[in-house]
Amino acid sequence: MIQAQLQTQTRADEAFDCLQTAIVKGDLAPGEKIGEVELCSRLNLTRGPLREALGRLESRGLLVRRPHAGVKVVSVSAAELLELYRIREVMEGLAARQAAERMPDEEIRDLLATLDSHEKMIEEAQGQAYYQAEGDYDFHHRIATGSRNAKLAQMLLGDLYYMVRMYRYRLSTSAGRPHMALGEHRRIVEAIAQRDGELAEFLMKRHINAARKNIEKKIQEGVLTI
Amino acid sequence: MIQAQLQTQTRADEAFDCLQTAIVKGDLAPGEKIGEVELCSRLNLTRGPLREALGRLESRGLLVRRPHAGVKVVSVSAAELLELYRIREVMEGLAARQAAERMPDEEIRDLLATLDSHEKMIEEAQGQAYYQAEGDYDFHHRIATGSRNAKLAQMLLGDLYYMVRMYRYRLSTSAGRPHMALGEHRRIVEAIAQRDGELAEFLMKRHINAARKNIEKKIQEGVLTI
DNA sequence: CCTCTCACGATTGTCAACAATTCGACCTAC
DNA sequence: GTAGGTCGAATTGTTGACAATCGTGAGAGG
Repeated sequence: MIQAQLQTQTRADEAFDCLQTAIVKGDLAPGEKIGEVELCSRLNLTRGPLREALGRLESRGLLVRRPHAGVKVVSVSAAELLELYRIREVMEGLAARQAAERMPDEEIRDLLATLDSHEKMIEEAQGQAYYQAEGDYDFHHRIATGSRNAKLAQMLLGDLYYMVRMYRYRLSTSAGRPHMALGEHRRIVEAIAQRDGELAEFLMKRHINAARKNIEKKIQEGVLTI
Repeated sequence: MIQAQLQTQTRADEAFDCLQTAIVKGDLAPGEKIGEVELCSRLNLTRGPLREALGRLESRGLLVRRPHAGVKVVSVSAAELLELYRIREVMEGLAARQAAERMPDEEIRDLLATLDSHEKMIEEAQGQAYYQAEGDYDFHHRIATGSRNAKLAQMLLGDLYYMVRMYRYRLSTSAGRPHMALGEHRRIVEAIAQRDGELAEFLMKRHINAARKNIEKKIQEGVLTI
């Protein structure tokens, strides 16, 4: 069944996913110029589908492309990372509010259970940053889809998160605010469970704002240089 | 000079722009299935660049594509249009706030002058909806770029506005709130000129919220059926 | 010694043909 | 008469070769 799903996926889609994760994980360094033929041999396909994938990646802002000059991975400054968090603040605030209005009870229960398991994992793994980052990603992912706003979810999941994760991987998952973030997550979900959209939006905005300030502080301290 | 600009533009870009405007203007009806070979003959190019353009359009959400089944123009419901306005509310609110912090004085003066000329145009043309829509588009465009937030501007100008304009054209430019919107625009710019980001954000959010409610009302009245 | 020009190489953009898959129509069976 | 299956054609996905363009290096001139 899952094979059929993969089978219907075209090779351009495959290349798109592969390159996207490669960029996010940092396997392709930002600013790195990549040749098409080299990628073709590495991904086992020809330049037709590859160019289609490159076009889609460019459209999403992960690549920059100059005609006849080649494509290179987008290189973003620290200032731009902070700008991304400003956008996240308002968009995820909206997502939280709409999730409070529309998220089914079952999904909320699931989300709470996931928070519990994440909490256990983190306590057992003693601040294993990986689980924290993964849990954080999962949480925001669910809120976005829970908003039942298709375009909003698409913009968050398809555009912003990939760029944010790109930095996350590079900065070794920022690794700040160990389980403080989890408490904030829990309160946001509680507000959603109580169908208090205004509160959920406020808490989410504050949550992301805190994360942004944390990054800002680290940059000023010189810990993070991008 | 502009020729050189066009010359460096590749044929895929050309096709992309052409199709985008065609979709926005409604020349390609939503839900319409389009064949690749027909488009090729109409745009005078081969399927290689065309497919690249189609991929980019799909990535932006203007087309939906099922493998081996062809592409069709996205068809959106009235509910989804309202969701777009919810997103615009928070994102353009942020844009207004950041514009108040960063927009150069010269740009603000220019914007004010543009508002004046638009006001004259509208009074002379007695509610020619075209100028109103054009002026509205211009206004929001300038605020987005004025925010000096590259990603925010990209998302607004590259994603949301095209979808909104798609509806605008179809609904004969909604044609509501004749120069009431212009007054709201002026007050927003005044807040930006006074560098009052909080007020600018509030006014912008209210402005878009009013537009959304106006559309919502018309839909309920049955004037607009999408 | 520096700078400008020109040509070469490499890479990208484009094209036309081949293979794979889906949609529709027709036919058969119940 | 309807439901199911099968076959064919049209459309999409993919491939490899051709043409256009840019970056780089060498060479000549100042």
